[in-house]
Amino acid sequence: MKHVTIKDVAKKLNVSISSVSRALNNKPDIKKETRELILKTAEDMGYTPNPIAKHLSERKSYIIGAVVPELMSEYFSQVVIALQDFLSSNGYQLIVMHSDENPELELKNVKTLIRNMVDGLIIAPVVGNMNKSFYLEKQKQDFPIVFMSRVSSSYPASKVIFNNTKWSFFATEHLIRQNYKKIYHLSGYKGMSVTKERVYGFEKALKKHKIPKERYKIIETGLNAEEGMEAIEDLIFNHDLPDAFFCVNDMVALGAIKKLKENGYKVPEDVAFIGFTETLMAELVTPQLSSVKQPTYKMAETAGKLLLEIINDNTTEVKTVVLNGELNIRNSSINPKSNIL
Amino acid sequence: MKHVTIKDVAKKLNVSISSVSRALNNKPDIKKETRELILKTAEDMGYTPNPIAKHLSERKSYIIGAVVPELMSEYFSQVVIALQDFLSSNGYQLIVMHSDENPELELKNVKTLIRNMVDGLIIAPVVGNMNKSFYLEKQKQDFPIVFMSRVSSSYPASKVIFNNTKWSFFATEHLIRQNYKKIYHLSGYKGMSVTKERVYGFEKALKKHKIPKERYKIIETGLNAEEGMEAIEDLIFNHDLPDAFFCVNDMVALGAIKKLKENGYKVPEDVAFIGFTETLMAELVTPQLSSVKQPTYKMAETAGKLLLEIINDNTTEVKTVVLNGELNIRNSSINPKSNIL
DNA sequence: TTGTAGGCGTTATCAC
DNA sequence: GTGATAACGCCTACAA
Repeated sequence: MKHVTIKDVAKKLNVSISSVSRALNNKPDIKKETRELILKTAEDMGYTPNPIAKHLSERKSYIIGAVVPELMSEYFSQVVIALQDFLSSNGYQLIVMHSDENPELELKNVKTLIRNMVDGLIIAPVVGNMNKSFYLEKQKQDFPIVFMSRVSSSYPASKVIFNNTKWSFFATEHLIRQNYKKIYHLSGYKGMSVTKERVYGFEKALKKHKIPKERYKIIETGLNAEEGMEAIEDLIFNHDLPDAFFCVNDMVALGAIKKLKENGYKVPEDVAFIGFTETLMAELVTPQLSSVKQPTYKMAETAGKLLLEIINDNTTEVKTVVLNGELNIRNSSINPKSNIL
Repeated sequence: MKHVTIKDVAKKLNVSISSVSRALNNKPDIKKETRELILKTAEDMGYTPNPIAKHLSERKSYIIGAVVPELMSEYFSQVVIALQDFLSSNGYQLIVMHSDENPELELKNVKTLIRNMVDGLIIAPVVGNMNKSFYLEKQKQDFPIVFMSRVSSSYPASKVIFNNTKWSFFATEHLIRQNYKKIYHLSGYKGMSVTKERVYGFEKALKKHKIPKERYKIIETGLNAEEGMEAIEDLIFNHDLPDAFFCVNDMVALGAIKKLKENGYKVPEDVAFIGFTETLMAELVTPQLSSVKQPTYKMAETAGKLLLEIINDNTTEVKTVVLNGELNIRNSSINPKSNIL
């Protein structure tokens, strides 16, 4: 029942505590035989180190704090779970808090985490990254922070982000190549860096293929299915439906598709769709939803690695990792009228 | 930068460390004025307690371990996130591991967690609860364990479970009342307690309404969409389709629906569906999927509460909490041919 | 009511 | 090579 400590091992062998500690930590200044004897008896006695004591002694909590905007979506919940996984297999623990897209709550959470002596922070900031100045201050004080996902490539801090522009370009170009003539983009919140980047990729593809202004539109939405539905309602009301949509995420796409179906439209015959940040749902709906898959595990693992590097190697070097995804074409964006095979 | 400690506060006020400790912990044996003075200066100096030192001194890690069978599904990822949330707002942390439905891995994880000195465990065991004897042993040693979700109501330990029988009964009865004549159940793995309970509720409803054996069937499946699809393939091949399915979960239902649609069947006109353990998807697919909603936050919160009670009050009383859900009827199980309004 | 001293389990800095 | 000993920050008898 009671945990055996190095003291117990020391007593049993009539050696000092320090020798046991040395043996256990593979320190050089100890005789081979004593080390092996100590290791063996420690093993036999069922000794396991007490992490808390270690942490106190090392003045490290081995706890990482993470703040994400929300935890309802498949994306962030998977990222967080992956982060847990990565950190715990590296001897760290994770405390997650979510800011509910609210900058004040985000700041409060970050402060709580710092108060709880986390060794570092991983942050996916809310729309607009409102707490920038606080973070810059902390970074200046050499507090380890890594940003994730919701931050632009120019942001002056270590970060891991997704190449939104590139993949939004590909997604849009795919629609163009499918011969869709009028393409609308349901964009998410204007203030979000990811929105800006995806809009940029969208426009870049249109420009490349010389699509005139009358043939595309960017419509600001939220990030949930309801907001996809609302956008469609408006467009139907205004008799302004395109023949293809590129959506900021799968939820918005699915909401939009649902509303169109309810109104008697067919997907992709009447209106085609491509989503983003692929969810499990993409393959289960009819028609299957084309989407851009983002690597959740990779995102978490990279952010974790960057942070642990900062913590352990005491680097101040700012590193930016840009992740790639994959474009998964499914039936929702295949033009039956197109000649392309 | 450097954290201020009780020592610093004590030095500043020329009082002893113990007085500061007493004041901070609202102990009785201290003069009001000194307490207030101490509290005020501590506040002013920006003192925050070092949890690690506290934990070491109290011989408690304030860490809870959780082992769940998987983390890919919406259900368990939400439960785990809710657990995190509940525990951290009660001063505890959570380490989650998943067993991938593998009993050996489950045991290994549990042992790892115990070695890391968690104060207690929350376990959703794999199919068949293969590590029962190990857990019973631990419980006998007064190690705090609470079970969750994957365990039968007779299991001799504190637990929080869902009333599968009851809600499977309701789901089935709903199909019967919709005048569906032939009803099949895609059941999940036979060995799972939840499967058994849901099968029991299914049969109970059939019995109550005197449905003869020829008009129902129980088909063992897995828990994923693929397995729902496979089941349907077999049934189509054997020309053995019922007019309604009750499925062990939404994923199986969605897979099955997809396969049926691909083969030209209409839902619910040709075949009706009701799922279980409702997911976000239920409202987004066409037709919307009827399902039984299970409370994820409540499940986590209750399990957390039970465990903290055991840890803090040193109760040995075995408590079982049975949670209820709600039956959400949507279009996938509304019989257009039925006369019921 | 307050202070002293020892302990929680480790690590690390000294001597020897 | 090895063993005392202090320190990490906090709690708690016990003594004053």
